[in-house]
Amino acid sequence: MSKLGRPTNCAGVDTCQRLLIEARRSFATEGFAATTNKRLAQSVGITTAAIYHYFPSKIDVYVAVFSDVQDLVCKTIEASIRPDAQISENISNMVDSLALLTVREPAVVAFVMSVSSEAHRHPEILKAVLPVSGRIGRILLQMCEKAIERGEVNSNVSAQSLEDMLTVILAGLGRFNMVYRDARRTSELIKAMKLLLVGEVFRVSSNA
Amino acid sequence: MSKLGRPTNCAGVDTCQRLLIEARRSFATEGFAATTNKRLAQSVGITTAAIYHYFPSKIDVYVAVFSDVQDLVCKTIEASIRPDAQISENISNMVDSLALLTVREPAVVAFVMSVSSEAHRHPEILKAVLPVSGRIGRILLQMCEKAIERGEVNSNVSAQSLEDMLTVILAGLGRFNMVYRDARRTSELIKAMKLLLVGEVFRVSSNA
Amino acid sequence: MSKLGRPTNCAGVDTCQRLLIEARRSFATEGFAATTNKRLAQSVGITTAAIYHYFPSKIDVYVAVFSDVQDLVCKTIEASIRPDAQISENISNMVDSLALLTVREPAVVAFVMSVSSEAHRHPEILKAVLPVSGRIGRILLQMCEKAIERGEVNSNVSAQSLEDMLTVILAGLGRFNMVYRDARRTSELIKAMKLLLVGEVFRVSSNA
Amino acid sequence: MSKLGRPTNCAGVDTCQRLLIEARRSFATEGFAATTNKRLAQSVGITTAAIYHYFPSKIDVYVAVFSDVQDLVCKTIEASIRPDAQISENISNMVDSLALLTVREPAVVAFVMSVSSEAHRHPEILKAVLPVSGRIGRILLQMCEKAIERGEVNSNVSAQSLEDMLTVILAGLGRFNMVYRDARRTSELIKAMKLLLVGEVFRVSSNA
DNA sequence: GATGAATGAGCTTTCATTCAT
DNA sequence: AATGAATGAAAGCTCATTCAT
Repeated sequence: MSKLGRPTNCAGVDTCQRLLIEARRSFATEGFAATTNKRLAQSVGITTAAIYHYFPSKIDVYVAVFSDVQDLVCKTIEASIRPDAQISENISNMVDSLALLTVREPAVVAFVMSVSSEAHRHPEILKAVLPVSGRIGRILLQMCEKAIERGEVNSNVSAQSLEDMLTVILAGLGRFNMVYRDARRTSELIKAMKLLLVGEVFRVSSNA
Repeated sequence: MSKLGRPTNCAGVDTCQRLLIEARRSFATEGFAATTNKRLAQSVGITTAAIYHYFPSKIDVYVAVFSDVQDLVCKTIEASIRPDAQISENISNMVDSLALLTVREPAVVAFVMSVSSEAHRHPEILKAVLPVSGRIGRILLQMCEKAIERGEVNSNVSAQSLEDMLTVILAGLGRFNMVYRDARRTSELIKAMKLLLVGEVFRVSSNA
Repeated sequence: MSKLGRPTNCAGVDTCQRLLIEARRSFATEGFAATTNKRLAQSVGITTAAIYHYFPSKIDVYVAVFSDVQDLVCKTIEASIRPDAQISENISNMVDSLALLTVREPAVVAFVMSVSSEAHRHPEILKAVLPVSGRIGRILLQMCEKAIERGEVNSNVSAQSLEDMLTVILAGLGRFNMVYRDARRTSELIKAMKLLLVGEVFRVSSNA
Repeated sequence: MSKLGRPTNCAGVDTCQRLLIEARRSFATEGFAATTNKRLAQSVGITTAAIYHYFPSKIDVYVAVFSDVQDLVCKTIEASIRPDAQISENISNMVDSLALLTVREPAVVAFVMSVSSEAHRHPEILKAVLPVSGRIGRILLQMCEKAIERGEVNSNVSAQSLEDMLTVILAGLGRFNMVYRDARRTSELIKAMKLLLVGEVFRVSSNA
């Protein structure tokens, strides 16, 4: 339906930027369907018709936001890991970075969390988002493969499973942060999760 | 003036049940907003007006579904844990039970996963659902407290954090199951998650 | 569409009566359109379907109420006037009687006041009510004609105009009672109206 | 996907005015409830959605009409009375002006007459209309008070009662004009009413 | 005598979108 | 670059009415 991403030559750059920021926030918190052009326009201080000056349709606004957000998250993740570091250390840093991002840019994380269900609900989103999605997964998978090569991981666990495990934990944490917005509780939780990763949470009784 | 009114053939009793089942499925997969009375009615084989014979509003249909689903999930969880068993064993069983439930009744799990965001999006849902929610959390918390009393848990981890950790893992798994509907991948993932719980995934090198 | 008036052989006489009373009240205060079968039935303690046991349609309920009410008002008016009394005395008594009726049976007067506009709004009501309406007018006209015969009235005023004048005053008073439900204010007003009838309100200055 | 949106030919500016005129007429003759957005829009030559471009809800259309109409009636009344004239003369002129208005703008008078019952039927109308209502009453009351100061009125009649009396007569006349749309009959009636005001209708026999 | 289940029509309102200016 | 006026479609909901039981 469109050239992906932000329109290249938008003169009112400022307006366009504000539109994207507001759309990100609204798509993330209200959802795609509940985000109406009217409210979006009002928040930015323009009319609904003006939106169509920048994007050919509501879907295209969504896709543009998606590109921005994916970029940001990928960069955050990439900046938090070192190829030559141990995976447990990398995971620990990733969790911290993403937790920080959740605090600084709640809309970004919330948006990412919502993409999969929105894509399922609105086929046009799926179609538009599919070709550019999966970047985050690829980063994680690469990291897992390296760790396995280096023998840092139980050999019964495949790279795929390991990546899935990370996905589960990161997604679970993301969801948690959005549902309970409680900094102290979150930081305690993260401490516990790190203990879990190094196997120091449960003391299995010897007679088990 | 003459063809209106009740049709000659109308099944009768279980319409309400079919309505609830169909609503559960649709609320879970399409979301509250995208579930229209019309499609709902068509799926059940009635008209939109007939819905209002059973429920005073769309929100009330949602709340009724919520009650049913919460009941089912709570019973499933409760049936999978034994008060006197070790927590690691209980968690393991819970994960299996919920994975099974996801396969047998995908709509139930999907619905539960979606409640929090729907509640955030639609204040009326929040208002209606709040007073009866939190049952699952209480069950988990109780289990965690018992485990701590028995000394099965690292003393640096509070009951609250432990419960949050379980929430994160279960929610993450639930989400995973919904996004990637792949039985083999899921079963491998669950195996890996169980290894994680007993601290046997990562081999932290001693020189770290 | 129907045999006018109350159905002759309604077994649940009690229910039917309560239905008519409640309908009178609701038609009068809420209006025909805003009076729904559902609320009507609820007020009487039956289901909407049961209404159709007594009356073939909503319009027929209205017509039945109309018959009852017209009867009551006509009897009240007739009881308040004496053929051989002076018209000014008769008017005075009529005003008092109707004021009393307004207090005792507000719904009756309110209903009468609303008939004309309802008839205009709903052609079916007009059609059903027209043939039996006009009774009140005929009573007033007769009274006016007698007064003129007896020379009690300024000869520049026709019987028709006199009747219209009475209609205006009675309707205006009825409306007033319904809008401002204030007994003291009403009784003062009626006193003033009686003074008006005998020409003792305004003192026209002689130099006019 | 392509024929939607604004049509090529659309008149533009005065749509709102035409909407208000048509709404006034329909609210007055059909009533608020019976005036549907659809018919209203059709009369004006637009779609129902376009109404919401000008007013946020049906109630707001009503309130806008009310403002307009109240203005017009107040101006008409004020233009027909002179502060220094005798009250009987002012009343006479008022009656004539309003009768003329009824002929020229039947919808205006009909609307005014209906406001009180509509307000009673629809609480939202009451809430919206209350703060700006009562202007007409204040004008009448002021006139009555002045007349009493000047000694033009029987001292047994309070200003309030006098105002109520005028209200009754004017409302009764307004109603009459709407029910029987008959110019000749109305003009005769008005003549008779004027005689009534100067006490020249009934000849009370001295031996009574 | 009365109910429960159901209907078709219609209501107010919202939405994404269009297009002349 | 942006607006105001307008649209077709569709949503949630209500209503008078029907009919088997």
